[in-house]
Order: sequence, then structure tokens, then C-alpha cells
Amino acid sequence: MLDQRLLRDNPELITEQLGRRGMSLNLTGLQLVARQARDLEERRSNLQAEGNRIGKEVGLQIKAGAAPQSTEVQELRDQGNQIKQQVAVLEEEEKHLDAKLREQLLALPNLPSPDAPDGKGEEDNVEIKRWGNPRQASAGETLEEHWQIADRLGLFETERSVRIAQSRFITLLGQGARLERALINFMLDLHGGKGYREVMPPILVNSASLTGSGQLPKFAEESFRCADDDLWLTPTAEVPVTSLHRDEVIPAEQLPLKYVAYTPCFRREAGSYGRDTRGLIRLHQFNKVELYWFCHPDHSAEAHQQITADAEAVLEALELPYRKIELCTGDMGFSAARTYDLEVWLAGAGAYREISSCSVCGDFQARRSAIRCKDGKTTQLVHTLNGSGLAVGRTMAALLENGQQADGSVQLPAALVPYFGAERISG
RNA sequence: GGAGAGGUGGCCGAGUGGUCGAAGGCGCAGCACUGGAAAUGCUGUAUAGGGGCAACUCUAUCGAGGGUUCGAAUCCCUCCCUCUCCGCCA
Repeated sequence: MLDQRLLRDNPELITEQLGRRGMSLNLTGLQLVARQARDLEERRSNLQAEGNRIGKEVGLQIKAGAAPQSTEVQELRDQGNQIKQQVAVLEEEEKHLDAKLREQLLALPNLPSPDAPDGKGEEDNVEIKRWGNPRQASAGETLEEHWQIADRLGLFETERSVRIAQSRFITLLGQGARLERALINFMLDLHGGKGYREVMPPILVNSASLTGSGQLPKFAEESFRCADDDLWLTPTAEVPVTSLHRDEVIPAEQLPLKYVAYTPCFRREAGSYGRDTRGLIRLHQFNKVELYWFCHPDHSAEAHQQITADAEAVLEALELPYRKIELCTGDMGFSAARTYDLEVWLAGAGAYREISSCSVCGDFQARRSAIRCKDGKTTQLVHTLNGSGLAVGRTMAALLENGQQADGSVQLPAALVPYFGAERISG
């Protein structure tokens, strides 16, 4: 959420910066609402002050010996009642305006960082670097896609998963299930060794949590909801981990707080019909290991470089070629101020696919979630950062495609062997 | 699911209608004392919003929302949450 004061003092900055996201908005209406709300607050609190004064006066007079039923006291009572009525009217108006203001502010995305490159969409993203040697098919060789390999080796079950749930769900089996588990453990250990505290949060989250991290109110149709309760299946660990410290004031010397969370993630993937229908790339339920920082506002820029480097380290440890791109303003997510995406090479598909997204959100989520830090006397909003470290299913897809051998088996990177218990997967 | 207890400041804990944003204690910070420290003493120490250059000041907040009253932490109603016991259960 954006600062209301910014709306009052410098609305041009908001229009200008959200313009970089491709939004054209007219804030004059909202500005008017903000100003009216403030005027109303002033009038109301002045009236209340007067009411408080009268209330005290009644107490004093009675204490001083005035008869409670005397006309003087009764007159004060009448005045008090009058003020009460006026306050009630103003309060109702104010409540209405505040709700309107909040509703509209909650629907506005974060301002992009000055460092984020301008652009309209995916095509304007900026490639920062490439790592590793993408495997290409040599002459006469055909590289399979991961779902073909998995099918051949019996790593997961697609059609029976529809029986259990519906399409876009998958059942991992045998070595496939074991590999998924090995990857989760490997990633958690790797990050845990770098100062991340492991957290296993609830994966049903309430709507306040979704609002706090930015998924609500705008993206309700992207999440699964439990109709009988105020609970949703979390679309990413970012949601529960943000709310881990909701409404808290964190002593500044404890920052940064770095968490690594493994959770299943659930997304409706509305509007992606027909895309990535096979395999592990786009599922309603997938596993993800998420990195999350709460940090001092002065240090979020370095933190962003670090959290991204920590995600890259997983790819490098797994010997998976990738490229790092910076998202342009038109392609960034709702809560992000600046985002790096990591795209892993899929040898069978012959393409880079997103496997991690590392964002700095500034104080956007912290304001929605009321997470502050206290540094001596000053209390201010923290900055939050999140990054996938990594999406587990897509990691498996990359390992299968990049490690496939002529004999049909899959060679695994050395780092994974202690976790998986074998150097290769074969039928 | 059944029965009971309870939600007050960073923490403990008093407060059952009136200058209560809230005693007291702990903790923390500053100062004094000390060669230094401990102990001691004094002072200060919530959050949000509005106004003011500032000192400061106004409003709200004692789980949440509503009600009674000139006035509510205190009385009434509804809801939420926590704890204990019983039942059930991975």
C-alpha cells in the first residue's frame, strides 16, 4: 500500500511512477477523498475535545456539591448530548470515506524503484547475465522434454492425478517423489547454512494475510478459497512469512530477519488455459522453497542483490545453466519495486524458463502488514524481500532435461547425490 | 464437540462509572553517586492520526464491534482469540 501522505502531498509522483507500469490513472477523485477525510477528522476531533471538556465539567460540579438534577448540570448534559449527535454524524461520514480511501489505495500497485528499467512487457526485460553452458542437441541427437523422460522412467502420474483431483495436478512416484524430497532438503540445507532460519508455516492463510502481502483484494481469483472459512490455500510462502511478523515492531538490531520456508503453493492459473499443459511447469499445486527478508529500509538495495545471489547459488550448485534478467516496470508484480527473474535452461524444450523471481518490495508490504522496526527512538516501516530458492518442480524438470543421457537415464549433479542416494535415475 | 477461566502498556500486574493512557513492580534509557562496577537514588520510557518551525497540543486506542451515560478499562449485547479439563483424532 502507498502512503496516504504521499497521496496528499505529491500525487503527481504516484501518477508518474505508476505510469511507468503502463497505468494511466487520474487521482484527483482519490485526492479529494483523502482531503475530505482529513478535514472531517479535524472537525470531529475538535468536537470530541469539547465533549470531553463538558464531561469533565459535569463531574467537577457534582463533586463540588451541585445537585445532579440541578438546571446547571442538566444544561451541560444537554450540550453533551448535542455534541454526541454531531460527532455520530461526522464519524459515519468519516468511516465511509476512510473505507473508500483504503479500498482504493489497496488496489494500487507498488511504485517501481528508480533503478527498475522502463518497459511495456516481457519483451522489454533486460538480460543481466548468463551462467553455464546451455546444452544443445548434437547432430543426430534428439533431446526429450522432461515430461517425456518422466513418463518413460515412471517418475510421475498424470492421468491418475486427474482422477484424484483434476487437471494441472500431479502425483510424483518412486524416484520422482524421492527426487522432489531430495531437492527440498538440499535447498533448505543450503540456505540454512547461510543464515536463513527455516520456517514451516500454515499453508491455509486468512484474508488479512493475503491482503498484507498484496494478493488481496485485487487477485482473489488467483487463489483457492475454503468457502466455509476465512481461509485460503496459500499461493506462495511469501504470504504466511510476511504475516509471521504482521503488526510487530522489530528491534532494529535484530534485522535483517532471514527466513527460508518450504511450502506447497496453490494457484488457480486462471487465464493460462492450454499453456504448459504437460509436465511440471504449470500446476495448481507445486512445491517451492522461498527466501524472505525483513530488513532495515537503509539496506534493502544490497539485500536485494544478496537474496538474488542466494537463489542463483542453488542453480550453480545444481550445475543448471541459467540467465538472470531484470523485469521492466511493465512486467513487474503488484507488490514489487524491483525484480530479478532467474530463468533456467531446459535442454529438451530448448528454452529458458522462469524458476525464481527475486523482488524487493520496499515498505509496500510492511505498510499493509504494519511491520516496523525501532532504531533508538525512531520507528519506521521495514523493507521486505522475497525470492524463490527455488521452485522445486521446475528444478526437477531442468535436472531431467539437462541431465538426460543417450541410454535414457538421467545423470544428477554431484551436490544432489547425498540427498538422492544415487548418481543417476534409470528405469 | 462439551464444561469452565481469561484477554489491560515491552513484560508482570492493579484498577468495577468521573480529571485513568491507566497505580505498583520488572525491564530499558539518561543523570547522580563510584577509581570503575554492583547496589542505591532521581528522571524518563506505548501506538496511530491531526495541528505547529519547535516547545507542544488535540483526538483515538485497556481483544474487536455495537449499546447505556454528560462521562466507560470499569455496566449491557454480539463476535474473535487464548488457556484448563473432558471427548474425539494424525
